[in-house]
Amino acid sequence: MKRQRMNDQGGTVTIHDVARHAGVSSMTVSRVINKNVNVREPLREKVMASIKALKYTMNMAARSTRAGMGGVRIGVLYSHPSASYLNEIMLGGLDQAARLGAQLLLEKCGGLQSQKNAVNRLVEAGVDGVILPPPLCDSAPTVQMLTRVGIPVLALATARPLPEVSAVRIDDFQGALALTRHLIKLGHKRIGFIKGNPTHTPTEVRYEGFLKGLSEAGIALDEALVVQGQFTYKSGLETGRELLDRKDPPTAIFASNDDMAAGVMAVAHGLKISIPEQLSVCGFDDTPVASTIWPQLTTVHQPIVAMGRSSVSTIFERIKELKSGEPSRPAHQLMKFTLMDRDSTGPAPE
Amino acid sequence: MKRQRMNDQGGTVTIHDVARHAGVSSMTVSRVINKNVNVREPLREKVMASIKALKYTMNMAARSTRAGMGGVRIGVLYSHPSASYLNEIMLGGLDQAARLGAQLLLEKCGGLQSQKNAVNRLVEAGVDGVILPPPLCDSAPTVQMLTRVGIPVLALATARPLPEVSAVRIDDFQGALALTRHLIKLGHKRIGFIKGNPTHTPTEVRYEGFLKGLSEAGIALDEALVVQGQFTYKSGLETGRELLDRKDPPTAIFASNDDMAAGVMAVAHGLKISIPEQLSVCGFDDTPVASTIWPQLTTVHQPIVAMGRSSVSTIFERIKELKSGEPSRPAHQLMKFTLMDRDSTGPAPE
DNA sequence: CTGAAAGCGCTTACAG
DNA sequence: CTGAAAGCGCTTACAG
Repeated sequence: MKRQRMNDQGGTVTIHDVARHAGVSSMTVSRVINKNVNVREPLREKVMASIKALKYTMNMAARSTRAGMGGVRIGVLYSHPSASYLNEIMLGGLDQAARLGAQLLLEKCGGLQSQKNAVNRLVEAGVDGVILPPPLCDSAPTVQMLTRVGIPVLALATARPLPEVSAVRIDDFQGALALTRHLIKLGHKRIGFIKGNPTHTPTEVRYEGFLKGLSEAGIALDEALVVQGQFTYKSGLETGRELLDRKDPPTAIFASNDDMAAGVMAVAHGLKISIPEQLSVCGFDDTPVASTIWPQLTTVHQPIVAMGRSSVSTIFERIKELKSGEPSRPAHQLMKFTLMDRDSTGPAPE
Repeated sequence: MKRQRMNDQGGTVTIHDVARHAGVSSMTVSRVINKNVNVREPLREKVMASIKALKYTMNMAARSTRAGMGGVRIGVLYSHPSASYLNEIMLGGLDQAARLGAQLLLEKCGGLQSQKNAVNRLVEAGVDGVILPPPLCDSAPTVQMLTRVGIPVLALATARPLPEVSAVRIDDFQGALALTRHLIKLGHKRIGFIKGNPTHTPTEVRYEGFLKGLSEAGIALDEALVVQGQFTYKSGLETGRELLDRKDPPTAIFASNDDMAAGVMAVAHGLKISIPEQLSVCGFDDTPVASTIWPQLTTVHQPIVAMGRSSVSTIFERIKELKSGEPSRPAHQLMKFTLMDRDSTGPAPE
């Protein structure tokens, strides 16, 4: 009913209750909690036992006051991400923020002027750092505006990380390569490719991975099967129709993200082309739509929840270093992707 | 660059800096900040001036320690909402949480067992209250699990609020009625209706609004044009095809939410039926997909961001009352909806 | 490696 | 109506 358990007096269980229970000083408890090395094993164990017995949980607010890390505020600024993508980020991000006692502020923006306003709002709100999910992770103006006022930035899921900006991402090239190999192994030779929005860095990198997959299998690129999408459902609809209306349609379509793949599948449904018997479709990202649509989509899974979590802790560390005047460098973290082999891909038709 | 501005010593501006600047005690500053009545106008003005001059902002973490309101934690538990819907909720909710110095915890779940686990995780994490976005807002088991352990619940966007549970919502009946009137005014008489998931409360209520619209215009209900959807894109695809494959298809389709409307439009595209010339389509909710798809969707706008904000402050008040032992009753708030007349609806064809 | 003291920024409870 | 004192739960900095 209350967050912290009650002690004998009916109050919240504090570090001091634990100390009394374990027969040590509060400082020792504090050290144990903070995984400080300077505590001998027997003491540490006693303290851990008392923590369990009393069901102690730390009061983050109290820690914040003293630690100077007082209420770190981290902004999450987004423009037009995949909605579900953002949810997953927040799922991991909020969890990590709660652990660290940090506040997350969501801010939305559109065009360039709107980006400026949003940055100003964040600065006014006093954020100590900002996470930029795609596509804003690749917006040079936004990164610069923030950097110029001394706010550290983290680019989430950019495909071309900058050395001077922290980043958390997967290897888009290897992901696209793995997907292409998968299609080729299924016997597909005429593979359509739908590129994403040209201003997003994953667009080119995923395409490069696709090209690599073709060339290593000795398949010549048919440029007529490469079409320009925008990462949107609508562009999937349009380019899907373009590809499928051909007299010699491809047997497989690699859409650079799930939303476009969903658009392709809608067109195929409309044309009564059965998936995967007559056409294989794959996407990229493994957003919830991938397992919502029918048949479920073969795609590359980005560990988005974990990436959200990691983004928060990475930028938190950076903020801490900056505040305490320690030397601090942007951090770069590469996460593992997974090829999700589901029902939208199958052997190439005869 | 730092959240709080610097004082002369280069430290953070505190209540004491303001007090010194204004020539009063820190207590008076505290009273002004907290809008306590017991401060005379001249003093209050002096303090307000100093706050502005020094750009003071309160350290929420510090307040929390002493105020007993220590780090209120509010859970947001969701299962399968529209992803973008959830984003909007978080947009408003996080903003309000930051103002109040509360932590928001996002938790995701699926089936009933998974709901139990999620509730346990939230209880373990020590939440003081839980917001339930749709469809969980109508899950009796979840509400009960929470209520039983004494955690106050807020049902967000339920169509049938319970007296014993707080709620923030719009009037789904009036919304559906407004949309139906709109279609009828455009000359439509054969209107298809796609119901939503039967376990969600808005499903029936929106249908009732639709029926009311027909009856007040003296149009007889053609039950063959009422089909059962699930609020999913996929069900929009299926029911849309069902409706449009008829020899006497409707001239307008009222889908109970935007996702299903998007599905209907995809089918129409596939069938080369032009919207709105040959077919009018409308949705409900005005999630981002409504203005992303083409043509843009006529729908009922729920002020979701504001509802997220309101949910947080409403449950926060409730938590505060409960903690301080004040008498407390569930609060109910009705928000205004807006009919968004966009490009997916037009005059009925001859 | 362990602990006693002082303090983080704010508020409660007590005086005037 | 205003203020001086004590304390929230934790950590920093200083001793041993």
